[in-house]
Amino acid sequence: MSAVPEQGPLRIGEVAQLTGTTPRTIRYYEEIGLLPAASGREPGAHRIYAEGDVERLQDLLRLKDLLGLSLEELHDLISAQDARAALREEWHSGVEDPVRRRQILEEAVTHIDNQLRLVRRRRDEIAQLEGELNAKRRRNRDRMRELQRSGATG
Amino acid sequence: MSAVPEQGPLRIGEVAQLTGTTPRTIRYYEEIGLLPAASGREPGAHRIYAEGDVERLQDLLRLKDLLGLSLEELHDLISAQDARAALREEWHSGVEDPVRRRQILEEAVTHIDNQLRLVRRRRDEIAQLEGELNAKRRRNRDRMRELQRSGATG
DNA sequence: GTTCTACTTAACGTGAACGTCAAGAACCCT
DNA sequence: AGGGTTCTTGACGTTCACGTTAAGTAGAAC
Repeated sequence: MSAVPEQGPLRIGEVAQLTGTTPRTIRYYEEIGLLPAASGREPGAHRIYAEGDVERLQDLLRLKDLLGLSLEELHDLISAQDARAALREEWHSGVEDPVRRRQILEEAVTHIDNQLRLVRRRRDEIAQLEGELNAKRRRNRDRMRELQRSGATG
Repeated sequence: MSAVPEQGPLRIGEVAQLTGTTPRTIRYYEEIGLLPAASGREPGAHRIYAEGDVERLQDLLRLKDLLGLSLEELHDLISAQDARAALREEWHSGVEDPVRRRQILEEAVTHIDNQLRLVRRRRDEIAQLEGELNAKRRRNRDRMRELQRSGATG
């Protein structure tokens, strides 16, 4: 089904490589509550991750980078990271109540919409900047052509 | 001609307000060579700025923010800030040699193209992210509709 | 010419986001 | 079961991008 090789359980170093970060960063994110702290882990035991964790971390890093968010802002944005994880859990464990399922989906959509708002704003800001740079470029090229023209006569 | 009120010579505090930064930041940028250090200034004398300086600073801040550049990267990007200032100077002081003028313009265009490359890349990354978020959103909405449908029969 | 405010330099301080040891324990392999 | 690699926690260090404070000066306003 999936094109990426499912590697099953991963350790922190592999996750770091896959996401282009470092173990320290991952631990730090967990420390500040940006990443969940697998609840059943014995103290001193290795952290273990699944493919899904990698994707979520990649999403986080991308949001942080592309939106220029601080870790705190990022935390606010994806807030209820734990709550959301719980929701996903609840969803996948197959709650039967369709009303509840609908609630979960609505939460998720709201959440996505929050991100979309920020992304669209950024998109517009970038577009604005691009437009101005293109204008500058055109002005200069016009001047160059002007030079060419007046120079050709002399 | 211009819609903005030409205020003539500005002091650091005003420039800071106009650009939404602080005097400290402006001095810091000057310190690290990101902003030019008006050469004829007596030690201890106030820094003075023109409207053009404000715009250039705004451009810098925008590039930094929207592209997520460090001050060093920003420095590299607009490198030869001094050189460029000199070019502008030379241009406005009315050098006659059209070949020289053309050189100056070509430099400027190259420079703008460098910025455009980065901006476009960013634009694409943002677009990619936006696309994925929209896809996620659609998936969830589909699931909600699915719920609706199956729920309406029970 | 004083007065008041915004500026000057210099220096030290700060928060964010990790980096970098060190000592030891967990895991994988054979 | 032993050995090598990778991890664990804890603590301290570092870099970036300024903030803050202090002591004094410049410049605008009266």
